[in-house]
Amino acid sequence: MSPRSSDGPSGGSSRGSRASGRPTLAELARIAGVSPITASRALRGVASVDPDLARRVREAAAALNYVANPAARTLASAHSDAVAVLIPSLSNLLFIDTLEAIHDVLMPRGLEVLIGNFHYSPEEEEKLVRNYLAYQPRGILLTGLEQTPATRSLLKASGIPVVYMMELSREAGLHCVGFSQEESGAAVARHLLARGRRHLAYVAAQLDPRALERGLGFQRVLAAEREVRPPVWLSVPEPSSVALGGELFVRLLEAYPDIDGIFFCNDDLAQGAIFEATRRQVPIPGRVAVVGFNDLPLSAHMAPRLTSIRTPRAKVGEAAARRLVALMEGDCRAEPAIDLGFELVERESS
Amino acid sequence: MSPRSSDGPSGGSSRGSRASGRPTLAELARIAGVSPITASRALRGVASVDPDLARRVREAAAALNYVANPAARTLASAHSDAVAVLIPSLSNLLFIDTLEAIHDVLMPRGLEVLIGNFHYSPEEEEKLVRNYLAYQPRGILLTGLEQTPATRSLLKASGIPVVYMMELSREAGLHCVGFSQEESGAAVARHLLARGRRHLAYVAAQLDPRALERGLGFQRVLAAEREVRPPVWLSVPEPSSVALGGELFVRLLEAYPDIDGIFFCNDDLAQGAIFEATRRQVPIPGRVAVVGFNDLPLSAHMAPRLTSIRTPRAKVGEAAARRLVALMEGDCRAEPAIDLGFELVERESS
DNA sequence: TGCCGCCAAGATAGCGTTATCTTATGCGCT
DNA sequence: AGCGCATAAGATAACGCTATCTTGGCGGCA
Repeated sequence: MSPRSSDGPSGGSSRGSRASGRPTLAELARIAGVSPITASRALRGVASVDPDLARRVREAAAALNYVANPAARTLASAHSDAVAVLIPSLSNLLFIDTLEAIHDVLMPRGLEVLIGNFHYSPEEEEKLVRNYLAYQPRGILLTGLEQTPATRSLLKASGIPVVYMMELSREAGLHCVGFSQEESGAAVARHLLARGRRHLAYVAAQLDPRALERGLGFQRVLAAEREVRPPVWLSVPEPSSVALGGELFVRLLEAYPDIDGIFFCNDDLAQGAIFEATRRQVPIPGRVAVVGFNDLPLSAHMAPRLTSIRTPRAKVGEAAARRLVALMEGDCRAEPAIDLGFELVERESS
Repeated sequence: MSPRSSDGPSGGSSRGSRASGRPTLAELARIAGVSPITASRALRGVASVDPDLARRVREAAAALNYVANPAARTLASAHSDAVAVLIPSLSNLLFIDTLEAIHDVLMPRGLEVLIGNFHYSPEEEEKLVRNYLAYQPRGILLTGLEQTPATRSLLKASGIPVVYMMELSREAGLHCVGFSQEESGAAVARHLLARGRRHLAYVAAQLDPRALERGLGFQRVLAAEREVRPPVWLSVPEPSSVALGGELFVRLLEAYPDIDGIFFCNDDLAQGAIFEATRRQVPIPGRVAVVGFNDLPLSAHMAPRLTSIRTPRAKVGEAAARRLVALMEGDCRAEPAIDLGFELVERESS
């Protein structure tokens, strides 16, 4: 017998008197009149349990408001019901839309969503991956393809399904859901050229890998045109904001008075530029055309309405989560890369 | 001995061959040359461990990239390192700011943040609380004061610290961080009266408890004025959006042509109204004054700039998280209610 | 010099589940 | 009618950590 603890009147074990007060599987099983393992099987719906017993277990569970202890479950089964999602920023509306879609897919399936913010730093991402791996998640969703080698090998070693969001990889077997950032930049360039613009600029704040890709796509198309000079490239390290967009707009036009078309790396900057232009009575698109990226809700309502690239950010979250679920269930026949495309929404600002 | 498993060459136990590949505390302890329990104590910094042993343990942990298994830790200690945060909506920018501030306080302390979205439904909130309680969190952050009785008693029975955000309760001992929604509505009313407006309206979408409070505060102040009639109250069930704000603005002015001041329950609606007014050449504030709520980043940049109530949403998150940490550490001498106030930012739209 | 108390380190036994093995039960087949 | 096999339920032993109890060693005091 245990060296301590004669079974007291309360039947308590030696260990802190079950402070939680929640029923255990053993109690549930006793009430349902079955063994704990049968109760466990019944609740999980695994293996074949007599339908009558299963019903009794479910009824007892409902009566007791029984909820399994996830820690015990994870420890015993060597995997949790969590999915880790790493995003580079919480303050960027863009990722919130994605996050919400992910939630909507995963939570109804009883999966917990662990959110990590790596602030655009691959090193921080690595640290987060290391930590989340300790939770033995069922799957991981990552944003972008800029992982450190250590992150990649950690993930590979873990054997846990991973889906990459927002970019498309040419690497074989990498499950990714997104669209071509490079192509979207190219599309903007073609649009501005078609509108007769010849002196173009790319403006970005806190250049992340995807914004860079877009800028490169923009550049590529312009480089192919004989009578068009390469775009002015203005990029600052501060975080993006509406106010900053206005500032950069002014700074750019002062430095390069002949600019007649600007591609901002996101809508926040572009909106700020339009507000500032309105204030200074710079005609848009008369004097200069403005194009944003993301198509935030407000962009369609401004004056002038903002031309932008509509990104499928909610769809990315949904498709990535669905793919992850499929992988978790061992169902991975589908094409690894899912290209959700983008749409250039032409409005008054260009 | 165990009925199965002669200790094989790999030293493996019978159970699935340690698929995770991560080192256990026992391995770490062996390498550091101490007992597992000493390693555990050294890493947690509890009890007194010889500094030399502690150093050896830490070095071994670093060398192995050891990360403790949270499930085992939770199971053994009867509490996790998680904090549950329940918010009514993920798509509302407002709560994102709060959430980010919470993250910034809790994650550096090694606390995991579990996010639950209860979609403004107390029943769903109850379900989430029940589920999250199973995780044995160290603390819980709730939004608003509209819990079901069952939720309240679950929380009380759990003994886990709870902090309520966004509203102030007069209930004794309830830790809450926020500001007076009712007062903020009253402040808007006083502002519009001071500007000479006499025919006022309150416009809301998807009226949540806090928006209702604001409307009531608005009403209260107007009711106290002899020569002012009660405000027109326009409230629709659809979710709030910029486009809806424009629609409601038009609908309101058509039905009540003498309205000269509108308090929108949030900035999204107010922004939509201003855009629509600009489009229809309705002078603002000449024809009608517009006031929003939340002071979203864009409101300061529009034309006309939007008068709004600046809410301390990030500060609420930060203060609530800090208070929760204090409670978790048994330090609860402070005043339970923290009023962070609000600020009426007067701009061109009123 | 001997006894006691105190403190650091270790031994032990779970925490509440589930994986695995074992046992009982029944059924088809020869 | 007997045998083996499939199936369902239970017994057992972990999962990896920490709470608790136990032990050993040391210093202080009489």
